[in-house]
Amino acid sequence: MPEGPSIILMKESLQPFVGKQVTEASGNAKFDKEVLIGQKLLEICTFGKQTYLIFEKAVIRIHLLMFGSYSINEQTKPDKSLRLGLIFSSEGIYFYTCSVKSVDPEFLFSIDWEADVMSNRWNPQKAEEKLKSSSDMMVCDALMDQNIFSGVGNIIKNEVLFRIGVQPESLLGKLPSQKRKELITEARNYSFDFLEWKRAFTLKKHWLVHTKSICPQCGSKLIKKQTGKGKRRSFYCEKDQKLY
DNA sequence: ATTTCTGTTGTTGG
DNA sequence: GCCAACAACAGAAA
Repeated sequence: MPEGPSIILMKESLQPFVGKQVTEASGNAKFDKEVLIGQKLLEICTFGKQTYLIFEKAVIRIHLLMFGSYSINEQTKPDKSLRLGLIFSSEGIYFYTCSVKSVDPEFLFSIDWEADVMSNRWNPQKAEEKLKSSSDMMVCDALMDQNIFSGVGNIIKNEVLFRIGVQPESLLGKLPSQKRKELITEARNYSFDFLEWKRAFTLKKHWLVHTKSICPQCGSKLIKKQTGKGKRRSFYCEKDQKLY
């Protein structure tokens, strides 16, 4: 489920619950769920891969991590291992295998919303400053850095780097400023393409390098390698992606 | 055909 | 600051 664009889709499907009151709360999440009962869901905010359910007197943070999932109005059986279930009169939402925490509402004010590539508050200039200040960082790590490109995950990373023709292990400091700009622009552009493809259930079809073995541009074999500090797998073409 | 193994759209805590 | 741990399930290997 979990890169930023997928979280936007989750938010969209949860939107009908905004304005409704919790009547029942269940699940093995380790916080006091009872306090939610009777509270109205005021708003849903997303920041990168995180989702904040804003209630009248509480804020719940949800992170799907790698394998998290959710469902809505589940007719079916006893929970497989429900982390959090919220019933609003007759309808409900259910979260599984994810991180769920109750956070201090004040915490929302400490978030750098301009770092979220999916947000209309996204600030490319700010991203540029952050990139400039860490010149010995590899581009693959930079894209995965949630303080710079909140919402970007491994798939987006690989596809963006192919789009702009940059080898994942390139150092930020060696990147020409034009390329640095493309990196920023495409991180956001690709994320929105991802969103629309995912919405249309055609995301995988559009992958050019991620999990692929042949370069769609020159036909040569793609390199698959764990790169950067994050040691996350990268797929790239040695001919079409330049190492700076 | 069926079972087992491998790897991962991510973060945290030690 | 780095690595191990954790999670569930699809696709690959056996």
